[in-house]
Amino acid sequence: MISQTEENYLKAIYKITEREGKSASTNAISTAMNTAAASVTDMVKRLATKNFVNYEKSKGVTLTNEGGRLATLLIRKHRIWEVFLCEKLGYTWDECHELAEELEHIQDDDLINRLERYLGNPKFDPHGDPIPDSAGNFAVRHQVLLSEMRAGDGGVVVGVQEHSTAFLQFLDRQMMNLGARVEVLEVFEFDESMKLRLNGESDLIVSSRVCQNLFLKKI
Amino acid sequence: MISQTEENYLKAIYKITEREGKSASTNAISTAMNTAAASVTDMVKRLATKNFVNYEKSKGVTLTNEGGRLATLLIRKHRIWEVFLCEKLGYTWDECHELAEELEHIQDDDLINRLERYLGNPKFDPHGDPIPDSAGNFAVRHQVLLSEMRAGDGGVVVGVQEHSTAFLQFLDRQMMNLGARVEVLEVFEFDESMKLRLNGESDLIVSSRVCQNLFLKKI
DNA sequence: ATTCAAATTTAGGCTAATCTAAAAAAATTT
DNA sequence: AAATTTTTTTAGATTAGCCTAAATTTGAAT
Repeated sequence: MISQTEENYLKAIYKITEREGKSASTNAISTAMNTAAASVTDMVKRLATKNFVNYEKSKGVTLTNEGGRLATLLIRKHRIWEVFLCEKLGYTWDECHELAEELEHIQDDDLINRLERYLGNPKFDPHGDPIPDSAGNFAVRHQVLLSEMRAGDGGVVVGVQEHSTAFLQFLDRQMMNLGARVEVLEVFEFDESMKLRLNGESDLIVSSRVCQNLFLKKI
Repeated sequence: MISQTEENYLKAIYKITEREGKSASTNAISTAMNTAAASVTDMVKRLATKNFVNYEKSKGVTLTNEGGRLATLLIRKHRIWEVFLCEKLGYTWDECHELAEELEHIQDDDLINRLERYLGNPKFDPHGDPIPDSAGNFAVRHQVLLSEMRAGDGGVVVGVQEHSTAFLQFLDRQMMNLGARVEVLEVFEFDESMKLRLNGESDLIVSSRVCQNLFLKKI
């Protein structure tokens, strides 16, 4: 049996090792989990005896196969619950995250598979992040930066790279919300700004700063 | 903040006091929770300092208004989740109980209200038990036990008194689900068994044990 | 290479929730 | 009313998960 706390550590370690491309340090984990470094050392030892992580004193931590499997399952649960909360219960993308953090710990082998089927086997969560299948395989991410697109390409807004309030408010004002349909009409080479058509209705020009921080799902 | 364990104690105390019509004894709680009596004494003291229960040494426990409110909210959550699991995910009425025991502890006031609305504001769970509204009021169910009916009477199955898996599975097998139409053809005095007609189709004989645990709405 | 700072671990303690064994209180039987 | 049984509480431990403070290890800078 694995506790909710242990699960959260595995998830944190997974994210850190993915992001950094190397083993997770005690400090990095303690920052991510918002706990004292000493507590992390304790927990990491416990996880090692359970064979969820590889641990050598002062050498950082990596997930074992089993630890990785569990972390991926958690991500799977999290993202499927997010789809449910957004699509069926009308939560917004920022609201659903916190709730999914709780729901992902529900222990039942079949529940998440049934929920997935009920939702029509979605491949991506409301932020455009891929949902791993029950074997732990991630779908290919159909997410590109707007700046990587060419004139004539089209896509749907699925997320942002920069999370600043200013940027999000700007997007709101331009009606470039999640789900907005974008067509690239023209790319201006001299400053890398773009002319876009939004939802087949209105045209606007956005700066390269915008293009480099907006994720689209190509269509 | 209230822990999952504390919530489970409150629910157990609620059920015991409802059933017995008096304060819950340490022993009764320890049986219901499957924990040592000494652990119950500890927990009950803790719940008393939080003003969730009224407790006097060796005098049993009752819920305070706040404790009762929390227990009722848990029952509300439990039953709404059961409706979701049965209706949307296809769990049977004996399977959904255990999972709902976990889901009822998800902490978010709005979630359960949204889920309720999503499910079309059901008034009863899959076992026919009433779902309290957000103010804690239970719907009244116009029901009689099958054993109280006479030959010639008819009714619709609306609930069970006994919630054991064995009984629920038995009912499933006999096709006596919620909503099944029942006509009493004959009452056998010698062992209080009954001959019934189900949905105007098939006849069967059920024991007094069944008759004393099945709720019908008379028609 | 030595020193200093940062990261990590150890040591010792705390709380929630559990246990067993023993003591005390309450209820029941004789 | 006294004795016995049952129930409840106390006492003392245990485990998970956390903390702070101190010691140690690692690594970077001089």
